[in-house]
Amino acid sequence: DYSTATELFIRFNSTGKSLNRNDLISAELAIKVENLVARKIKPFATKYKNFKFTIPFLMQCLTAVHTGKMKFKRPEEIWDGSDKIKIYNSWKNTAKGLGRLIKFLTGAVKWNSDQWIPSMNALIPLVFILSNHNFTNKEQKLARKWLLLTAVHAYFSGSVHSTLDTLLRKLSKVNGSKLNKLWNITKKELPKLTADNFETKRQTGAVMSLYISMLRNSNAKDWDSSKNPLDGNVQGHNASLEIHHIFPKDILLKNGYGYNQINTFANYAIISKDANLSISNEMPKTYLKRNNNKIVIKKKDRKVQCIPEDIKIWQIKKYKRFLVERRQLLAKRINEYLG
DNA sequence: TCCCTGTCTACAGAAAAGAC
DNA sequence: GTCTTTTCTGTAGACAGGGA
Repeated sequence: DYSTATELFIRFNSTGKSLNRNDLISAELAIKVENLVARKIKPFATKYKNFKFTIPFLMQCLTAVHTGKMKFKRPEEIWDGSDKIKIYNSWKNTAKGLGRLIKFLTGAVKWNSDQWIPSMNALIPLVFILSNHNFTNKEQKLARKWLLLTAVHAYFSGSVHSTLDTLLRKLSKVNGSKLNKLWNITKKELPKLTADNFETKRQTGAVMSLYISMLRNSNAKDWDSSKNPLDGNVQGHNASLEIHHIFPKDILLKNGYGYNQINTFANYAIISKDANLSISNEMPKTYLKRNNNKIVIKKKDRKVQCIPEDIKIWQIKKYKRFLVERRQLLAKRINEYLG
């Protein structure tokens, strides 16, 4: 009866973790199609070694593919009027879309693990498109641009469900290229990057993920004599990649600069631990031009990491000027990369 | 011995997710 | 669309591994 049901509800919700929307969708699905969640969806969460998915994320992808929408009055509405076979087919297409997504992320975007994904929500429209169409070469570049710009501009924050719902409903109506449609309806809010976008101090997140993608796509090489690629796949003694401060922290501190100026994206470069240790607290004015057994930084290597070529600003007195010029270079290079 | 990086922790603030 | 809650990230300072 109602009183028992209510009491159960209150006890569950007060003593344990309260159920959210995705738990309810999942529960509804488990009742509607037995074994799909347990035998297909849960194992898929750990199918790819470097890309772990959560069940709520997979449920949202399935919801998007199955209905072309994201907002519902009642969770059970998602599966209303669908038989088991139809839902199974939707999952099959979702899994196909996710597989293509991994290929896109590791191939075109050059993210070798999920650590670089700034927002999982941005992946949902891509899975929706990929569930019944694979990207052409040209589309891969547009999808990459869209994904990286949505991250930097924080397109998916706030009311994500409403945003996704609006996008999915519009995409569902399109017969031709859904990706072109996605770009056209969002491009106003995804302008080209400016130097201001690189004022961040964060070492992880949207801007770093974008920088990593650009570096790897440009075949960036390490700054030590090994000249290994900076793709994150080199293993071994001191091979791990580190965030190098182009102007050393120690010297900047001694010269009166605060942490806000020291830890800023324009002072970061990505190199191996080995190269970083070799440089230690040396000033860019000497090590950037060095070419000996240990450190070999050719003009090409500096260019990839957007280091301004004007030697005059590689000294402590010109640090602020260096930051301004590198931010401009970063914006220019990355806009070129995105196309 | 110096200084680079990382780790750890509590805390504050930023960003993302959720609620209305 | 706006406000609130949750989660994530950077900070400081001590310590460790490692190159010079």
